[in-house]
Amino acid sequence: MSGNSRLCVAVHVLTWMALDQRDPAAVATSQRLAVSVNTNPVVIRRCLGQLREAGLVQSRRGAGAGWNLTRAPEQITLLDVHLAVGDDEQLFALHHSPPSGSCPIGFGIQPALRPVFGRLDEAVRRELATTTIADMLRDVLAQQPATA
Amino acid sequence: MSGNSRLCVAVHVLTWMALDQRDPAAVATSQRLAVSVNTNPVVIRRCLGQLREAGLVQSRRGAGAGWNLTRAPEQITLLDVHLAVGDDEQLFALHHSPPSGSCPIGFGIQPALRPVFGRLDEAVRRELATTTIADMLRDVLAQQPATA
DNA sequence: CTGGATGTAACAATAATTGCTACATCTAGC
DNA sequence: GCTAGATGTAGCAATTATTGTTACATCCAG
Repeated sequence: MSGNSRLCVAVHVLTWMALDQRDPAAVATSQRLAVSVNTNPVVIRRCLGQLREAGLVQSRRGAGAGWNLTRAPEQITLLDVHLAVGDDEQLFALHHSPPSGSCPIGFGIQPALRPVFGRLDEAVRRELATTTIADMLRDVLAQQPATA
Repeated sequence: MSGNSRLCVAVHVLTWMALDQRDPAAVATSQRLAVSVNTNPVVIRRCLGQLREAGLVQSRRGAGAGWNLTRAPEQITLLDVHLAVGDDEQLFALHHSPPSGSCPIGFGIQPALRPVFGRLDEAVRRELATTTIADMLRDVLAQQPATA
């Protein structure tokens, strides 16, 4: 394992829902999503819970319930997803235990590094904002093998 | 703990060495560096070992030994450091277990996601390349309290 | 030859992520 | 109302990465 796969799973789920909702009779459940993602339904519900808190999806409870996108796929960027799944911690961590304040470098390194790391985070956010779930759905469908 | 702090520690160490080597008589040892970073000398040696493999520093063994930069601080970018410390794995991970190949989304999501994640990595690398150890040293020294 | 440094293996502690079970809760439809 | 079927969520185990630490082999200036 290396980093986390929350963004990957969330994008998978949203793209799946974007395709699924083209059929008005279709119902997106955590069970069906779990089969596509190849994981446990609870993992999907955890993920969808975060997306719901961010306002990207809605859930209905009770029998025959399921999930819906609250916006058009064109209006959901990967930055929205990224922020929703709480990957918003800094990309690179500072020191675990604070460096020596009595050394010039130890004293100034964190304040000097912070804006650099901030620019890195911003670069990632800028890039994430350029892709939407609609883009993802188009690219995913373009991967399909010829049905001949 | 969240991500790793290897880049932070490596930049700290290199910036320290850049300042230290202004005094020709100074010797950079893992012990002295560990005090500034506030960690164990072995952690520093591990870090310096990666920087040496990347050709950024040299080590001398034996008594009175220590470490040297192999280039001017102006010629070491944070991208060099990033690559040296092996943080080069993808920023965001793909699925742990491969998604369902019999679902259109499961089939195409990884190929569609890969170039997106590649662009993210590239955005980070581009940003990292804009800062050098010399920049860091200047900014660190600018943080010092007035010596009045 | 010896002191002092690097080089490195091995291990413990901590934390994050993921997958899983179990169960409470809700509601459409009978 | 009841019930089937779904969400909501607590809690735990397994895996992994990171960091810190001890211990010891190795090297070399003096």
